[in-house]
Amino acid sequence: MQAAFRALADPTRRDILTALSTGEMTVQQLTERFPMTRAAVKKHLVVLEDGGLLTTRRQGRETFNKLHPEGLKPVTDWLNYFDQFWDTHLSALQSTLTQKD
Amino acid sequence: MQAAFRALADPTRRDILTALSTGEMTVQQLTERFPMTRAAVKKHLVVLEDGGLLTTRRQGRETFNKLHPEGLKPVTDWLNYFDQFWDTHLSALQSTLTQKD
DNA sequence: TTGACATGATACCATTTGGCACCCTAATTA
DNA sequence: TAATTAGGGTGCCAAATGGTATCATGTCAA
Repeated sequence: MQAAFRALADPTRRDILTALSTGEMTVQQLTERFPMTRAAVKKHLVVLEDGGLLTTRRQGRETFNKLHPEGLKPVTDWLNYFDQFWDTHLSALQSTLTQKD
Repeated sequence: MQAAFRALADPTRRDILTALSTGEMTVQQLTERFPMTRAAVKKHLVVLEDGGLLTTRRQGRETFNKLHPEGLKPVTDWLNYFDQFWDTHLSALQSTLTQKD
């Protein structure tokens, strides 16, 4: 879980995940979309893979990087624990609004 | 949003949020629960506050730190975008399981 | 008023992080 | 076969990060 949270902490890595949501891409294709070198993009990809957020598939000399949304589950699970406090607050807000009617 | 993601990237800070889910606590009370100095805890609290994940209230010489779950919304919103890919996968899995019946 | 307590702020240190330059290997293709 | 193309890997660097130690300030209690 720590690896996933860490991977999501960088804005470039979140953008990479968004880009991959449209389909798998090679390192080269991703590099064309970001203002940095291929080596830098590659490093981000390694971090994302460590976090279980993407999988790679080698085909010839190309490596396709594919979104692995299941890797987000530990993150959402952790966050969902706090929904109860958010929901309570929402309920209180709704009560307030209702009382105004 | 970046500040919130960054705040969540550190395990100690996530533990602090969990601790605060039981109620607001002073810096001193939090320090007693973590193996580090008060200054270190304080730094984490500043990062969490920057991320909008907690609010502070000064009362006399004590500062109460309170969970601010609404600050998690930008994070969950961003993650929810990926639910469609996760859900698609789940649907496919469910179809597979159903076919087995 | 004085001493103890809770906190804030800062300086300093070791490690991690994001990025680039560079070199090497493998695969494609003229 | 030779040249080009896609990647992987490493070393280096500046900046950010997590921690500690230390000093200063405000508050409570005797």
